[in-house]
Amino acid sequence: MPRARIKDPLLKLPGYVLRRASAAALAELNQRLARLDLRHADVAMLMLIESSPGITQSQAGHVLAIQRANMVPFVARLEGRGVLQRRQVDRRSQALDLTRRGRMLLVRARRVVAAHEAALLKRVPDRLRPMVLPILMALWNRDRP
Amino acid sequence: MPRARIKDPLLKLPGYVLRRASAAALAELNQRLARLDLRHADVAMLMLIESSPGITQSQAGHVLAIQRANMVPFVARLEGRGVLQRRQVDRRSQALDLTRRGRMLLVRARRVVAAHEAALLKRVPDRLRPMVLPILMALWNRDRP
DNA sequence: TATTGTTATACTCTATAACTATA
DNA sequence: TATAGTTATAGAGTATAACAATA
Repeated sequence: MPRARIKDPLLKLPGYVLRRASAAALAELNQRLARLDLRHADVAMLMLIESSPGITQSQAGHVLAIQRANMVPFVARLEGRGVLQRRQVDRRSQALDLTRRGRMLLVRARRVVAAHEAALLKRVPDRLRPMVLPILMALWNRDRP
Repeated sequence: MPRARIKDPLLKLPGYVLRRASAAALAELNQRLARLDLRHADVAMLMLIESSPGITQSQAGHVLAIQRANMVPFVARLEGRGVLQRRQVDRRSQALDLTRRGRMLLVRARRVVAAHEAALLKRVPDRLRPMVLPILMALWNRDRP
């Protein structure tokens, strides 16, 4: 039982609340995904490959904001698990595709993600809900650095 | 120059966009703070101590969601830098206060944060701007786990 | 010359377990 | 018995530099 309530002066800062909201949501999603032995980044990768079969490793890294160097062990882990396979497109590029196992796993993962996203949105009052995605996209501002 | 545009299937997911927006904003803030040799968490700590002088180390960790074990080197670094000081409140609790140097640094840091927050909000269309904080607070949902 | 994948490495952040000394 | 601080350690995630092979 907390003794004295402490005022948090950071709650007025959208940037701070953005970070805390993101961290909380991410932790929650990872917990939900744990029973599939997946992390949020794994599912993002699977969804991207399903959407763009044959996408190259570097293209995928670019979309997901994962650097080339970090893609190597990441992709290797998923390949070693048998959920994706690499295919030589030319002699330096690797095309990525889901395996049957990957597609089956993605079906289950997508349900978990959908439940998570629904839970997130449900916290927002009905009136504000349509503004969630537009506001987050605007805050992201992924063009201008 | 990108060859073929790749559709990102994750852009419809608030949770994903939340994460990307947070990561981008955080990187930007840390860049802005670099000239003061500060990280975002440092400023959060300074602002919290200024708001609640004498807050204990464990209370601060609780508010900032930093675990006790991780508070130790964190606080030690700031203390070693002379921006905060620890004071024994009883024989197990440490009260934290800003030093003069800490207060002076915070004045400058606050300006950087304010510029950052303003830049964030400016990306959001006027009509949506008043909903930013309410929506982020709702998404955070810091009560229910 | 620029790009792709790769290796190696380092740094930050976060998480866990165990210990001590206090309240 | 629960709490505050500490130590040690491990794991993510991310960042940089350099290299080979190829477009």
